[in-house]
Amino acid sequence: MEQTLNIAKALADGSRMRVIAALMSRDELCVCQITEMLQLAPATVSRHMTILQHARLVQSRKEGRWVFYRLTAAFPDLLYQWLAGALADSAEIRADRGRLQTILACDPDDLCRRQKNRKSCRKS
Amino acid sequence: MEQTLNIAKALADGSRMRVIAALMSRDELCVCQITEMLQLAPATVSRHMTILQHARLVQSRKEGRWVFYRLTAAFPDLLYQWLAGALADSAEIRADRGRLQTILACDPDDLCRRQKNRKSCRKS
DNA sequence: TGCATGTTTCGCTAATTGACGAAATGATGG
DNA sequence: CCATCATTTCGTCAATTAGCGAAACATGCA
Repeated sequence: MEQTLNIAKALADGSRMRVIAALMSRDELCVCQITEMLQLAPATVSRHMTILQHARLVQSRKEGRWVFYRLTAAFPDLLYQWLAGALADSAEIRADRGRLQTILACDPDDLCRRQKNRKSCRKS
Repeated sequence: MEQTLNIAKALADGSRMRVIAALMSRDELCVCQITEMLQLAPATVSRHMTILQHARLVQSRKEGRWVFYRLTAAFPDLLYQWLAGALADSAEIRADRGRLQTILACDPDDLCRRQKNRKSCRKS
């Protein structure tokens, strides 16, 4: 039960569920992009990603200074399908998807600079 | 997302996950039987069942002094299947199933008296 | 009606968890 | 090396939550 419970706990938070939903439509996201999407402190996002990773729902890949996260191949298929259906008509998730499109249009370099200037990147 | 999150939160607790697993093998259980299985105070069990009910995972039926709980018809099918598979080889869940067999062999009347005598019912 | 009994609600305490800032880590590029 | 920058770890605080006992509620029975 331990592992199943870890998965349920990992999903039992709005921010983490939004991340999972985002990774279901965009197969890879950088920490700074997730941070921008959630509008949380980087430290908080890092903590959330660690919890998701410990539940084996996501895995990380390092590229230079950036860390990219994606869903694991071990992501339970039936769970994935349930989430896909249950979150399909969620306004929040749809809004995130829209915002992600804008976020992904920015240079990662520019995007990450947002934390200093405290402003979002502008479209394209 | 709200409702999906409620479900995840409802499952994000060991006791509540054990109840769901139990209701997947025995389609109806009385509060006193669940209390016996979990070895928790009746007040605590009641609270857990309210949370599961609010997530629309279980529903209650009153019969005399007893309240029976069962999974709802609206229980998401894919979620059910994932849980069934994921919990199939859980030692704790199997142990609960074994203990339930003993519990269900008792008269509900006798069973509920356990709280006063502080002893379990003996087999058949 | 009055009592016994199963369940729920209430009030409280202890443990868990999400959030942040500051400092540590690790990699890039002068 | 040294400075910079993205990310993580650590320490702390506030909010949430599981647990219990006591009291309230509801049902069945004498």
